[in-house]
Amino acid sequence: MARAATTTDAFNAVGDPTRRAVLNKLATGETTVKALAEHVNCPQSLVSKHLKVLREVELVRCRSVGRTRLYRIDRAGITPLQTWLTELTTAINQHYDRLDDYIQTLKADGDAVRKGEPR
Amino acid sequence: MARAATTTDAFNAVGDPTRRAVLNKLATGETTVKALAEHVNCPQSLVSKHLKVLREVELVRCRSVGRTRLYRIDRAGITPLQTWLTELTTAINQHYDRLDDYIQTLKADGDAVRKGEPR
DNA sequence: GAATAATATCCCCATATGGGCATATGTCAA
DNA sequence: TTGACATATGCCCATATGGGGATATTATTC
Repeated sequence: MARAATTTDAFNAVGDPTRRAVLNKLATGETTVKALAEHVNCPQSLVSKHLKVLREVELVRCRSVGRTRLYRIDRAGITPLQTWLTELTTAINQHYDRLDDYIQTLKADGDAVRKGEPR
Repeated sequence: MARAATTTDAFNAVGDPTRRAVLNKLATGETTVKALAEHVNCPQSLVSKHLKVLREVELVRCRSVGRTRLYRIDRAGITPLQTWLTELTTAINQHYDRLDDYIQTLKADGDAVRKGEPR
């Protein structure tokens, strides 16, 4: 075995900074590949690749207009992300106390100092 | 250049399915490495590595108890994820019409049928 | 049809990294 | 001190994949 193939889910797709930048740009409206490339400041061919990944994960969609392709956000693909995050935080709030974080921080600091651990 | 090093941000950390599983489990409370390994069904050594990644990104924290280590969620690390997602969807809602998705779907389907494209 | 523009692909490279395995490190109990 | 248990690390491998450059593909215009 080796590194697992992960580019098949939205979470991994969003893991790449460049792709997040692309999404941020697209969030402001339909855009051209060229425009995206300029905005993200990287070669067009690379942007096309990132767009392909985003398409496969359905975070993005596109339509042809002349010899141009207008890319846009596909809301459907974003839902899973929101859902997971929401459920995660819900579970957390349900199982962790409010003061927990604060207490843990103090505790961790104290321990670190006492034992000379790096923080 | 080559593949960019990305394991330095929470987004990438969450990109891995196993790590998400670990987070899901931890969301229900402090847990032992061993327990996590059993829950996620993968070797302890691997879980330790994933935990290390999650720690570096501050999605997780731990404290020693005897010869055991209790891992817990670190809420602070989750905030960036929520923030980005929220801002993204906010921007989208601000720039995309409600009917857009529906219209685009119809359009895409029609075009595909017309041109014999795969969908 | 030829030339040009916009994208997508293909090929190649470098490396990050998920996973497996053995071992080191640390802690507690007898 | 020795032994057992819990974790973390180091080493190695296989591969996914980000990035670069050139080329194929498709559409537009003259």
